[in-house]
Amino acid sequence: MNSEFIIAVHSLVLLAHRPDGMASSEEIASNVCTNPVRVRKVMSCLRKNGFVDTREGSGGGYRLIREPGDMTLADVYRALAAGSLAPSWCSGDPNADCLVGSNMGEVMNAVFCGADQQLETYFQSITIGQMLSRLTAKARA
Amino acid sequence: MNSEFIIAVHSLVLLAHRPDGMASSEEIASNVCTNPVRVRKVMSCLRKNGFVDTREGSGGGYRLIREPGDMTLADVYRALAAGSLAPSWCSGDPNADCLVGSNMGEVMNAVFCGADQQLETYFQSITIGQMLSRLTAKARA
DNA sequence: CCAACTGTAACAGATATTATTACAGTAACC
DNA sequence: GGTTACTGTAATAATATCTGTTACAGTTGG
Repeated sequence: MNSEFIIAVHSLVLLAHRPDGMASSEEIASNVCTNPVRVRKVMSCLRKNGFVDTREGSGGGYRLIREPGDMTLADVYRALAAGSLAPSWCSGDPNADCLVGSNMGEVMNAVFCGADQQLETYFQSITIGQMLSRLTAKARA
Repeated sequence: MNSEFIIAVHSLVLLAHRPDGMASSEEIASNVCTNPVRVRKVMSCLRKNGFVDTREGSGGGYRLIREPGDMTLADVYRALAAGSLAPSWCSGDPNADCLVGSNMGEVMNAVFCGADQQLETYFQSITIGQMLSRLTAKARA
């Protein structure tokens, strides 16, 4: 799994937690524990996918433009981590003179596609708003 | 995802395809397209988990000792890739003075645990025998 | 104009993955 | 008993991926 997914989710939850729904890349980076450049790269992708709005220039930053309760982790997953389940490595060789070796790559691929969908279904059941609720629940405990 | 999982599944399917259920690490490696040492490492783990039997010495190799129809990908996943979903990287800092930053690591972890279980459930529905069937189906097509 | 931002690219450093080499141990077979 | 063909495992090297850093152009508010 891509760790950009984690950064994206964390950032969105942080924005949802802010009263005005805004934060700069530096603020986010400090909260996430990474560097601003990485955050900007991820946020840039979130902007292209309609999660946030960007304001460049002084006093700028990112602003959440979707309802926390309407954004699911599946939306985020699709935006920047879909298909990341299968390893880059692939077994077998299509030109092999063996039933198993020659077709395993394709069959394994189908298995991972299914797994990816399964994951997406699971992520669909968790919203950014719920993540925030879980955090506050932890904090109260 | 761990690519050893792929090697393990491929190897088990290959063994299941052999009339006598046997193959050496070199034969398997050549079919999988990797090196024998890597195969031996994976098979060593499969042996410890009761999937195969090992015969050292001349004419030796690995032999399947479970029914292909009874082994699911979930069994293999548990044996050598469980928990591999979450990235090594973890966001936030437990000591942060922020509701979000301080608890995100734990909450995210819970999310990935759930995802892992979801995956396992999916893999439970696919047996090594079915994988072999899919391969023969592809070959006939 | 200046200060505080985002957007990117290019590079460096760290970590993880895969392959290779080496060698001890074991079993069949002559 | 020696030779051959295997497994088991450690150590190392090569490669790829991931993460952090630096640099700088573009944008906007004051």
